[in-house]
Amino acid sequence: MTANPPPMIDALERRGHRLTGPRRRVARLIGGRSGHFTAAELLEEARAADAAVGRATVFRSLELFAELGVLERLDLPSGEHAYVACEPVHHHHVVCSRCGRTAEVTDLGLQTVVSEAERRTGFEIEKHRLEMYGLCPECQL
Amino acid sequence: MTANPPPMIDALERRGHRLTGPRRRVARLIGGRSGHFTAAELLEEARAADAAVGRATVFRSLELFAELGVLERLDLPSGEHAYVACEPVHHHHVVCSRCGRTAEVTDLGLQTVVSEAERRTGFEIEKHRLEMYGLCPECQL
DNA sequence: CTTCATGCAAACCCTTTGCACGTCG
DNA sequence: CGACGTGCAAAGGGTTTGCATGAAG
Repeated sequence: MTANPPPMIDALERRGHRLTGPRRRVARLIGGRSGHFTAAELLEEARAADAAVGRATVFRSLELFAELGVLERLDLPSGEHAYVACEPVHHHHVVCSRCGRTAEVTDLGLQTVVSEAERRTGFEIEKHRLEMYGLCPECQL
Repeated sequence: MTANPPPMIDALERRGHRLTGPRRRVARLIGGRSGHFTAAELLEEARAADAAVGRATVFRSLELFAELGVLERLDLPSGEHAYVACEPVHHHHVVCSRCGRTAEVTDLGLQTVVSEAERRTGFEIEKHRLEMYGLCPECQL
């Protein structure tokens, strides 16, 4: 296959953003995660890993990555905000309510559902967001 | 038809919560709304309507109503938290991105979509949440 | 009367901002 | 070198809490 530049780093380059040390560190930390995480967790982890990054920079990087489509902000049922790394295409998340692991799914046939909602309500639907919560394969054991 | 006790008040009684003045006022204010609203808006409106309720009580009431299933907390795409009054059954919301009006829809055939997601990811999905955003009939004009 | 709810203010997040300094390209 | 990014600390907004008072059942 082709060489594999880390997706976040790659996204920064492609869109003309500077490849700075702090951004690399944030990207690396995110890459090391399997599930969702909060800004606070990331900050804490950075501190612990001797990869300290200023609070403001963490928030700014998360925002930037989200804009670039390589990170998504989730709203957990608890009301907390969390982030997950993801592919920059339309998709939905399945989130494990026990361990936080996530999976992405696309093309589930949701278009039918959305059209049906339009028909019934008269709204012209522009965007939607589907989040599913449950137990991942491991946590079912 | 049958007499129509305001749904929030009714929900309080049925579950053994006290029917207090402040709760009635919050319920009345919510009832007077057509779309979603934030806690801050409600507080402001209460103040303006001489139906003042303490900040803490507003938050506590919103939380309680949400628990009772007659109110739902939404996460707008902007990241803001908002609430909408709703029926205590499983459903989804369609939110107007211009005026904030909302509509509820049920049984859109989402079960198929969820099953498909389970099949593909191996997760055991327990809950899901679908929110749709677009223009309501009036705002399309 | 007893238990539950209220109100206030302070405490607590979490997130954003202003600004001087550092650094990528 | 010049624009862009960083870090700090302070500001800001939203939400929660402790506690004494007040009302509901």
